[in-house]
Amino acid sequence: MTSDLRTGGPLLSDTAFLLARANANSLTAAHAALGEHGLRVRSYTVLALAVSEARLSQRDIAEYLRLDPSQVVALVDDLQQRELVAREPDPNDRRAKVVVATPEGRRIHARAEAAVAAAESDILSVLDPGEQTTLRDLLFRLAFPD
Amino acid sequence: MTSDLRTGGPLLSDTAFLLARANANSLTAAHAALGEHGLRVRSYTVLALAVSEARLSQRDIAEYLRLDPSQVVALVDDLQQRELVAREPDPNDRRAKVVVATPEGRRIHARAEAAVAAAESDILSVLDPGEQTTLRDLLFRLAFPD
DNA sequence: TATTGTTATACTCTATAACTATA
DNA sequence: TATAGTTATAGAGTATAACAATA
Repeated sequence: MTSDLRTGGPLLSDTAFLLARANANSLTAAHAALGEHGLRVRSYTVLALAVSEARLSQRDIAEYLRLDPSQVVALVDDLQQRELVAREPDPNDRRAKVVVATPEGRRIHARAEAAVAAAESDILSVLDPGEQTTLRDLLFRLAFPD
Repeated sequence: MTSDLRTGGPLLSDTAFLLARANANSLTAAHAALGEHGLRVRSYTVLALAVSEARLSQRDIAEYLRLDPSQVVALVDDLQQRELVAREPDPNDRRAKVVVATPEGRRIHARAEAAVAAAESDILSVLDPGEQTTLRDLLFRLAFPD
């Protein structure tokens, strides 16, 4: 770049722009870390919810990940074909299907989680530990503003 | 959702996930604000750079916005057809094209910028002014880690 | 009537490779 | 040899509407 735009350049006072660019950096690192585990960010997050004890329906997953329910169908289809998750009937609502991880899904997730954590740690290393905690708190409030 | 996942739910300690979700909220608000101005987030940011005094080439814009140069071609094509920006030759490098806003481009940008600022202010209203400043500082360092 | 999962469709975004003209 | 812009293409992500089964 001709001049150094990092001091006073356009859009730099725009939090939304900084958020988008920081997220792009984060996504690139996460995809690189997940590639060798056969996952993408989307499928990794769905798998992570399936591993949790929350027993979420596809609708819950869609809301939590801010995805359209029809996208969750495709993501779960893929993970189910690879036998990493299963659809279980919800005894309280016969319309709903609870997405749970298989033992193999848990194994893949454990390895992928470690890789993602390492990549995230690397990305966040430009901040000291206290700043990392502050950032997580502030982002949580923007992520779940209700 | 069945239980309240906001306390101790899966992925909540994952800064990358919170960053992605906060960014999704921000993008939705920005798109809603830009719609009536005939812009999307991508075209708005390119227009904002064209309005600035930096006289950036398409390559500069690609780097700044973390886009592939071929995407910038399409974005500038669109803005140029609508006569909001023009491609000017760079006297120092005959390969490069500087992207500059037209007077109409500046007018559209000014209105769009106000709408985006209002939407951003709304999104950030869950944080107090000092927290907003802190967040911007931390995100800047993640956005431009060099 | 409203909601869950599903299918289908169209559109936007992303990633890659190749080409040309200039450096 | 390398870089700026361009074209082409395929794949991933997003948004919307409609439908059957169930609440």
